[in-house]
Amino acid sequence: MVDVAADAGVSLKTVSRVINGQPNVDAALIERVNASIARLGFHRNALAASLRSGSRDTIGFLAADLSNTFYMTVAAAVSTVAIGRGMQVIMASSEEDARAERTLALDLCQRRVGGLILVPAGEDQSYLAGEVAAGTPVVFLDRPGGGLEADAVLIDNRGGAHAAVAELLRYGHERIALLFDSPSIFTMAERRQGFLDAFAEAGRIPDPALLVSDLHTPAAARDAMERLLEAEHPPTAVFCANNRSTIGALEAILPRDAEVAVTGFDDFELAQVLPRRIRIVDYDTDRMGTVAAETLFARIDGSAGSSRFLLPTRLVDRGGYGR
Amino acid sequence: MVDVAADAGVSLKTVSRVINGQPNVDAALIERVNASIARLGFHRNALAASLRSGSRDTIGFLAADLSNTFYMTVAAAVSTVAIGRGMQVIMASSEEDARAERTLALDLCQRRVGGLILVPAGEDQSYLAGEVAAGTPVVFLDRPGGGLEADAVLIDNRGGAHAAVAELLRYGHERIALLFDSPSIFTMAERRQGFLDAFAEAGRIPDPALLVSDLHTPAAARDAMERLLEAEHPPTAVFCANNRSTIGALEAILPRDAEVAVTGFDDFELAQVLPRRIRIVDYDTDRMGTVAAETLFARIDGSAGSSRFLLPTRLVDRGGYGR
DNA sequence: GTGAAAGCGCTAACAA
DNA sequence: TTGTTAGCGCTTTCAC
Repeated sequence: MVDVAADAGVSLKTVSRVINGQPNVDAALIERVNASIARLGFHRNALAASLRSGSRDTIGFLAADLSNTFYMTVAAAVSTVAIGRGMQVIMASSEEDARAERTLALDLCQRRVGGLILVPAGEDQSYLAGEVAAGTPVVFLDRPGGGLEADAVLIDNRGGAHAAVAELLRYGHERIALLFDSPSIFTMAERRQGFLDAFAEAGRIPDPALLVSDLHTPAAARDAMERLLEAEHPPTAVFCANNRSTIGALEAILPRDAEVAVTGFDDFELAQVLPRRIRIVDYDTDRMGTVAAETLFARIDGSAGSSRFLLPTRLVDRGGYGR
Repeated sequence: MVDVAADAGVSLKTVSRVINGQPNVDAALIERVNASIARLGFHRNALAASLRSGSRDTIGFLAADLSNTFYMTVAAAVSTVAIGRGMQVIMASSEEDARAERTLALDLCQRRVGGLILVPAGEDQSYLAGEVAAGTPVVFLDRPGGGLEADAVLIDNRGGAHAAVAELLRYGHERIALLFDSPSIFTMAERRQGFLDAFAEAGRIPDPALLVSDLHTPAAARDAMERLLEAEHPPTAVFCANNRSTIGALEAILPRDAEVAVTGFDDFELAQVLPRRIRIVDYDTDRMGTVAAETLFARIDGSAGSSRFLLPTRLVDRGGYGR
C-alpha cells in the first residue's frame, strides 16, 4: 500500500480510503490510485485489515463428521447465509472425537472467527466459556452442548420418532423393531425415547428382542434385520432411527420381499425410486443451517439471551411406484 | 501478551516462545507463563501471528455448487488432508456463477490463503495470474481452468463414458439413448464425447433423436425418458451422463418395468437397493479430494511445473437383487 | 478533502 | 537462556 501511495503520489490513507470505498475522496485521485493499484498488481491483505480494525469476517463451522451428507448440506446453507453477509466459513470436523473438537474449536477461536457453529462430539463444552465471554458466540447444532450457555438448533427427534411409531401402532402393528446407532449419540437416544413414548402412550410394551443398537453402517443394519426376519417371531414393522439403518433394513427386506412395514428417520437420495412405499420422518436440513447461521449472526449483532430451536419433522411417503 | 508477560514477570518474547513451544526456555518460566495465561484467560491472536510471520495456515476450497454432495465429499477429503497438516479450509461456492467465482477467489486470496482448490464456474481464470505469481498456488478440480497455468485433478470422463457405451454396444444394443445436462459443462461435453467415441469405434452412428441434453434435474430426465419410451422406436439401452439423469431415467423405467438396459455415470446412495441390476461408471471421490489437496501442498512446499491428474473410472454393478 | 502518526498483536532479528 | 527493538500491512485518530 505504501508503494501504491508513492506511485499515485498520495498518502497511505487516501489509498486506504479508495480501497475501502470510503466517501470524500476526489474523483481524480480515485482514478490515479486505482491505476497504480492495477499497475503494481497490489493485493490488499485482509488479515492486516482485520487485525487493525478488530473486525471479524469469517465464522467457523465445526461438524462431527464431514463424510455425512447431512452436515455438508447444513454447511452449505450456513455458507450461503454467511456469504450473503460478506463473511466466509471455515469448516472443520471433529470426526466424533471430543479431543479433536476441543482443539479445532479453540483453533478457530484463535483465528478470530466472528462466531462458531458447533456439532458437539463431546459432553462438555465449558472450555469455550472464555471465548464466549470474550465475544465469540457459539451455536450448537443437531445436539445440545454441555457446560456452556449457548443457543442450540435441534430437530424434534423425540416428537418425530413418536409420531412415526404411533402411526405404526395405530395401523395395528404389535411387533415393531427398532434399529438404531449408539444410544450415547444424542439424536439416537432421543429417537429411541420417542419410540418408547409411543408404546407407553398406547399402553403396550415393546419386545426387547426387537430393539437393536450400535448399528454404525448399513451393512450392520442389514445383518441385524436379516436376523430379525429369520427369528421365530419376526417383526411386522420396523422403525429405523437414521438413514443408514433404513438403507440397511431395505437391503434385507427388499430382496426377500418380506412383509414388513418400514418407517425411517432421515430422508435420503433416491428414496423416490424404491419399489415399495415406505414412511420417512423428514425435516428441513437447509432450514437447520439457515436458522443456525441467522441465530449466530443475531448474537454477533448483539442480541442477548440464549434459545433452543426445535425444528419440526413430518411424516412423508417415499417410493412405492410398484404398488 | 503484554499483560501475560507483565503478570509472569518475563519479557514478551518469552511468552511468545512458551506459546509456540519453542525450545530453550527454563521449565520454571514455562510454568509461570502458563499460569499467567490461564489466570488472565489469554487467547493468542492467530491473525497477528500470521501477519508478522508471513505464514499461511488456511487453504481455500471454492466449489461450484455446495448443494451437490459430490463437492461436499471432496471438500471433506481436502479438509482431512489439510487438518493433518495443521491447516484449515475456508469453503465457498460460486453456485456456477463466473462472477461469483472471481469475487470469492480473489477474496480468499486477500485472506492470504496458502493455496486455492477451485472448481471453475467460468471459462477464464486468468484473473488469478497475479496471485499465482505472488505465491498462491491454484489447483483446478473436476474441470480444467482457462487462461491460467495450474494443476488440474479431473476424472477420466471421456474414457469412462467410452467404456460404458462400448460395453452396451458389445452386448448388441443398437439404439442407445444419451441423457445429459448442458454440454457447456466440461464434464458433460467430455462424457458425450466418450459416448460418440464408442459409436465411432464400433462403426455405428447414434440416432440423434435419442440424445437429450439440458436435463438439469431428475424430473427433467424422467420426462425425457418417458418420451423416449413412448416413441415409435424406443431405445433398448440408455446411458445417463450423471446421477441426476440416472435417477430420473429410473423413475421412468422402473414403474413400467421397461426393457431398457441402464448405465449411468456417478454412483449414488441407495444404488444398492434398486430392484434391477444397472451398471455404474464409478470413481473415487475421496481420492479426488486427497489428490487435489496433496498436489496443492506439494506446490505450497515449492514443487514446480504443473500437471493434470486423470482419475480412473471403473464399471460396476449396482442393484439387481430382484433378478 | 487529505495526510501524519500511532498502534492492532504478534514474531524475526539481533543483542545480552 | 532471556530480552530489546523493529515492523508485518493495515486502519484509526486527529490535525490540517
